[in-house]
Amino acid sequence: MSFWPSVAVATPAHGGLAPTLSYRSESVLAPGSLVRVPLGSREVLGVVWSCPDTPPEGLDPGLARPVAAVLDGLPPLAASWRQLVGFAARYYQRSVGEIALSALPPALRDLDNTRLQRRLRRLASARSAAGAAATSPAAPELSPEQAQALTALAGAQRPVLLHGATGSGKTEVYLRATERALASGPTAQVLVMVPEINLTPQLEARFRARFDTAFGSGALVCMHSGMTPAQRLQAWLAAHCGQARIVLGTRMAIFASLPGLRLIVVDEEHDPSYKSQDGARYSARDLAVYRARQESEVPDEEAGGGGPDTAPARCQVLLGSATPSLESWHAATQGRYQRVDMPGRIGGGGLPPLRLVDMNHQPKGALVSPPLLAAMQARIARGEQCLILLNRRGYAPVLSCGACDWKSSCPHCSAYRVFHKTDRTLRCHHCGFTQRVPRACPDCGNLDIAPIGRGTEQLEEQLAALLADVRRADGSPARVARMDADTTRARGSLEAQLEALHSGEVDVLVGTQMVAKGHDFRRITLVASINADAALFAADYRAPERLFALLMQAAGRAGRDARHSGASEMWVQTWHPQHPLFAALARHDYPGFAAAQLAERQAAGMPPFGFQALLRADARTQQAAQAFLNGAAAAAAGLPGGDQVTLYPAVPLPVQRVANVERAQLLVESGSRPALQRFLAAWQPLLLQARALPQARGLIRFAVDVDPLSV
DNA sequence: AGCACGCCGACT
DNA sequence: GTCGGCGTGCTC
Repeated sequence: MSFWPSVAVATPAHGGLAPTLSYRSESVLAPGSLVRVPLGSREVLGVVWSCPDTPPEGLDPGLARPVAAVLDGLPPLAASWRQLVGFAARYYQRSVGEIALSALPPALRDLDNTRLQRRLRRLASARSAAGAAATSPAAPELSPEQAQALTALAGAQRPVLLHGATGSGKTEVYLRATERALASGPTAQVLVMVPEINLTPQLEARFRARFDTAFGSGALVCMHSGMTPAQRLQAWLAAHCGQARIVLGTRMAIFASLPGLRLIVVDEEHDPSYKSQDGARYSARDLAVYRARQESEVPDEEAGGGGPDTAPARCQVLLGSATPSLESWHAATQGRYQRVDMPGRIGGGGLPPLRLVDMNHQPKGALVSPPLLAAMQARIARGEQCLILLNRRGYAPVLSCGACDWKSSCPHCSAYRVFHKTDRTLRCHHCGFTQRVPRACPDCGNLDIAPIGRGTEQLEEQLAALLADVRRADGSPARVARMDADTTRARGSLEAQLEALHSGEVDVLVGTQMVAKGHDFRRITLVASINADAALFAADYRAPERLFALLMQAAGRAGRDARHSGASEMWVQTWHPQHPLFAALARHDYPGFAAAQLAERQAAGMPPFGFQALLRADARTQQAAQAFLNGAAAAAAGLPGGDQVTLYPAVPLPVQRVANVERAQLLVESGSRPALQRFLAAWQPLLLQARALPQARGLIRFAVDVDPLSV
């Protein structure tokens, strides 16, 4: 008897290929089994999606090639995992194979069966060794707010949105929620997600301190792109086989195989990093909500069927943030999510007051205004630290000739190359093209070429000069350091810089937004944002939301140490001090800010009141990109859902050309998510036809971005 | 996406 | 005379 397994393999979304490919097998294969199958001239890894005993319709049975091998010893991927992958594929307009295979560790592809068996045996023996059930180290006493949050979570049937001020002790809530979820059964698992790799080490340390004694160090694994292939394989196997009880990772971890999943924590849930910007453009936060609901719906065989309707969800999801995304906030106001507030800070300190500097009344050309400088000097003299934010790397965003109109344009992109003084280079932040700074203007030979605008390097330099005469409490000169993507690129340098800060070697830290995120700077009592105004009037309608989140988060860096918190300050230099965003910020009033933003969004039919998708095209010429998009738009007439969908004209991206590739996009909007989904599904095959148009010759690739973060 | 096949310029 | 450029097309 023959079977005809349909197998998901890593074929692209827009290849025009069937969603899964049918093969032949002499024995039945459980759905979720991992197999190796021939594909063209190579052999690839695949996931069995179904295994009918009749050949599929529309395929000549003689064409189906036999399955080459089954990876035995591995339990099949669970139905709930396949359902998650299937949903993500449908929702984000990709193939199941692409999602499924990108969720598996690449090392699994080229692992022969003997090595796999050896790894599985090692894993099994580690499990039995960790069975000793020691007591956990004493946890700190909960604040009333934390206790209340945990009580709410304990009975929650819906996603819980934990709106907690920076320093309110959200991490302790995550730890207790994890502890409780793990206690619910010997196979229970917890997924904890953070937006950035940088933030995993400190959270990992907190979780290890709490759980390693009781569960063994193998019970916690990390998943992020910074790990070696072997580490990723090991972590994936440990999670898949149930050995790992806690998985801590970045957005990719949302697709981890977790057969005992009982809790998903999404820390800093508003962070844009949860939205993937390449390949399948999924939102790990949104998928976390889907996954938790879906895990709760799967009938629980062990428990003998579903419990009463009032029982808490079997798998819960906890979204935490001091400044939730407007999507999540809106869901909470509608009652789809349950909101829990933790406004107070542990230790009772308040959030630092806001000092707005009206730059209209400051000396012209001053990067750091006199009152801010004076405040910094006073802090340094008292032995306290300052954090100064400027969201622009390098010395100056552009170099310009004083005699002709030469500017440091990138030859490959429609953007300027940034002047980096440290290594005397012009660097394109889009394509990476780097050259040494020319001694004279390349066009006219004039020696007077000057930087325009300011970046972190220049701020660091100027502050060092401005603070040269300032003495610290011990009489030594003040020290300024810089922390951005350039100074933390080398392995271990982030840790070294954080250590220098903690030990008090540094008085003033200059940095981009990366320093505002998550790091625990105990001795910083003054945080300042030098130039935040760009975001106030940006074309991107989400810019105010991001600015508010950044400034709130930055303010939270100040005075986490209760000894200093009373005297901490947040400074913002602006040309528009009357802007309502700052009024809300001064009150630390996220709810007020969110309400105002949501009212604007509702009036304009923007998310979360309307739903969007982008069709994006990369091509050799802008004309080809737009011809493809316009062809796709023309083909969309009369599609299902189309009467509820608006297509906008194709436009070039704000940075039109990157690495000699022209980019354009087309916005699709609808008041109905299901209508948008129906439309996109029906549109997909027509996109392949638009690609074949003669005017679209030169098209390199295209992609659909559902729920885009910037339009 | 890979990886083939296929048709035109600078080398042993 | 070949090696190799990447344009086009196929993969159960």
